[in-house]
Amino acid sequence: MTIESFLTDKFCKAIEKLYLQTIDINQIQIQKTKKDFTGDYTINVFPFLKISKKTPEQTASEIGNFLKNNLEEINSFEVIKGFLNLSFSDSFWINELNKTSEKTENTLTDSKNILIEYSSPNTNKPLHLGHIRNNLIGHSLSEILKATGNHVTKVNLINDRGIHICKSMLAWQKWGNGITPGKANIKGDKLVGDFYVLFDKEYKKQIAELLAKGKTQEQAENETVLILEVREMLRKWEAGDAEVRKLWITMNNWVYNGFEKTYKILGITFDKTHYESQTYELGKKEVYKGLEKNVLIKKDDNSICADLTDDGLDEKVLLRSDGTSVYITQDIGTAIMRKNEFYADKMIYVVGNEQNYHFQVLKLVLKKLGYDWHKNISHLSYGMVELPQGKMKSREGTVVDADDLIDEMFATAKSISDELGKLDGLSEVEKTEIVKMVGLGALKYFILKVDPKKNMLYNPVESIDFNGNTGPFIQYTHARIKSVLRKANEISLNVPEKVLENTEINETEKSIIKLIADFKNIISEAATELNPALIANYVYTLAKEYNQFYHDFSILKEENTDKRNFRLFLSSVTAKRIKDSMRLLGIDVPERM
RNA sequence: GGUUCCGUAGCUCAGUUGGAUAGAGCAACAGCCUUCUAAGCUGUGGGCCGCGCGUUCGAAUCGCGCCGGAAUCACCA
Repeated sequence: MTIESFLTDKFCKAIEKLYLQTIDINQIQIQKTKKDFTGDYTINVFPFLKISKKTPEQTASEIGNFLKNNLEEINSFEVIKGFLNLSFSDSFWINELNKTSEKTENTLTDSKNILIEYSSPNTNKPLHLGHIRNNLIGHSLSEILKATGNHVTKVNLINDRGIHICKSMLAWQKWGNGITPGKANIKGDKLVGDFYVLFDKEYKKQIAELLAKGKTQEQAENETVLILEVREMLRKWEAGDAEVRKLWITMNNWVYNGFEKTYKILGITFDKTHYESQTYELGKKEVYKGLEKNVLIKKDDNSICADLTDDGLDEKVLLRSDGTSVYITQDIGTAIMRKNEFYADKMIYVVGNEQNYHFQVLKLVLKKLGYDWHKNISHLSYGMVELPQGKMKSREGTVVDADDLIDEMFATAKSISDELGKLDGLSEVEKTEIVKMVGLGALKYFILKVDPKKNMLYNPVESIDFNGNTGPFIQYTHARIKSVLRKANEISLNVPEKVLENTEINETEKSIIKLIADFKNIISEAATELNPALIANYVYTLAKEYNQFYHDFSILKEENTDKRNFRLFLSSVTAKRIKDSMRLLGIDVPERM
């Protein structure tokens, strides 16, 4: 039971006793008391004045007195206007801290079968900062949902077919001279991406030529040699042409090898990988079935559409007039395949907010096709990462490349470490490990601390900070605590498993305990809201509070044994909380830094 | 133009089931290392919470209308 529900219950009973009336527990607003006031929890008595028929102050005082007299946990209270500020006893809080040693600490409640899709790259270009955000959110959410007891399956859906991939392939055929990632000594995704850009460059040239000959923009775009060739290539691909398929497999594998390296360094993993090329045919079948059931319509030009006008949307094409599939066709197939394969209670798609409309349509189409479970699909629509000059555009070269950014983080972490001399005396292997941990910590925290739903800004000139509200700050706090605990061990001071309830504690220590006791609430909130930023904000607050404590009070030199034991225990639990929180964000914490 | 989302300190972000005096970090300035890691701690300045009207005892938070920005409205993915 949480402290809040405990208080709600007692408050209800107090009202019943005092005013002989029952109330709806939803009327009770409990919140943590603000820092400027004395108290731990605050209850607003305004809603109950009609029942008490007294002033706010009188009502709050009466209830406060009742609670204080009837609950040993409550020590004192203060009334300011309609606010009843309740203070719990120190021993209550120490007891809360002691509970962290108990096994029941990790009791989990949810047990849904959740499938989460994230990453979902195209195989025609390397990963950039936007993909990093996607991957980090997906990974973190998976961890958070697991932490609340769910069974989670992490799935990557690779967009491995379509005209955009043919563009890279065609460019390679024409101008590649048989180059491979090995010969060029670059990552495969980079090489393929270069050819994609090259195609676009040459394509634009040809458009310009046609425009000069007096064609309209639309004509020019559709009549260049390149676009005709690439469409022919796509047609061959769909027809299973051996040569095209072979090149397709080769180039896609180059890309996968490149992605693999980036995923590995970021610590991103999947339980299952799906490929669009393997699901679009199932999607097609479903569309035909829908046509037979008369829930879809066939237009005069033979294209098949869903009429969504009743839901306030337009008609949506599901199969082209030539019978080939569009993007949403495979998503229909994929969803159905997943539902059948994983018996998912819930399917979460971590996909950018630019696809909000797509998911609205997808759900409605599945509904039309008779799949009741369409309501178990949720689109975690995350915001774009923008640059000071606006959106990243791969064709204009304004993308922040994932690998480059990661390397930059490592370099910065290294130069700061060298400058501070913090890692002197460690082996090169250890140094490298810590530098990578800190560099990644900075990057991951920078991204995850922002509400996923919101667009965020990355300024390459300012880059990512290592001081203040940052990953390294939190990692540093962990390393600091570990350092104290090592020193304690050296002088044979053991961290106790529990501490005495009557130990005298100060306000800073109490604040830390309150944060520690709040951990579970935060995790379940993050799980329901699908929001890792809540964990990030939590762990930052905890680290900040601990640093103040660390600065203001001595641990090892405290002469009172009970206090010293308490502080050692508090430090140890804080380190554990920091580590656990950061793990939920996919961030490792070092023992020293 | 329709739909959806966003607008909080110079900058990046918290805070929203309506509650007390709106918080952090960065940047600026001023302090704190003979004492457990200064990637730290303390302090100063900085705000018509986009604008207006409404609902309410009470609005950054809810409603309506403006203004500004983004995404989307493809037989692209």
